[in-house]
Amino acid sequence: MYQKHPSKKLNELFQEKPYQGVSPEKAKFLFVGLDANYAENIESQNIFDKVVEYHSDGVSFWQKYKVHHPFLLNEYRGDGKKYHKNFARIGFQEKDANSISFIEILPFPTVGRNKLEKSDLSGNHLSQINDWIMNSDVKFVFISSGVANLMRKSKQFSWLPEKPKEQFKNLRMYRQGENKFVFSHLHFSNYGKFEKQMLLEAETIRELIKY
DNA sequence: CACCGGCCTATCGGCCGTTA
DNA sequence: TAACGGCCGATAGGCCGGTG
Repeated sequence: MYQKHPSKKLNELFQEKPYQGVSPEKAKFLFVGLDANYAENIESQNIFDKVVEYHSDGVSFWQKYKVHHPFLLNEYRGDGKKYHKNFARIGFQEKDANSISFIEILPFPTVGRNKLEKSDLSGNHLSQINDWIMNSDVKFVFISSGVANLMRKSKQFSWLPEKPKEQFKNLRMYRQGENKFVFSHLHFSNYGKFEKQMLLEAETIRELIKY
């Protein structure tokens, strides 16, 4: 169950580009999330222009505003801030912008707390996701446990094992191909008890940049 | 009747928004 | 501004229905 975001404009942006950052076909790092959560009143916030700008060209946005996502701008208030704050701790820089892509299990924006279930997922979008992960030049894929659970329930990712197979430094790894690594990692909106592990994982992700 | 797998629920540590 | 409670993701254990 989920609640779709009421903003028509925001929905259009997602329909046009069902991803954030660089397009998945061009990416080296692919982060798979549950849903794109926005403050309900995003259209009336001052930074909405910048959100639109970000969705039309995430790479230029990063160069121009020196942050990878509009939620990191001081003016933004609402959900999703912690996620991107933690993501930023990996230490990606502007020069990396054209290698990083975010995709979501749900192909449209949402508000509030969502509890996604199998019936919320669209088969077409899932097979699109499968292509982006497996039939692409993407080198490093990151999947949190909640996302992986849903992916398994959908039965559309037969290559995804029940549990990570091995450890790669601080990251657990689901799958290692010739030129593709699929990692399990902690969701970026974690904190507290899991924060230490999340930082260790971030460290390992940072070390992957040079490959 | 024993076992297995899918699903649900409780629990935990801890952040953060609300309230006064 | 201090205290409280609602809520989060991760995890583990338990319930239930199907199967041999």
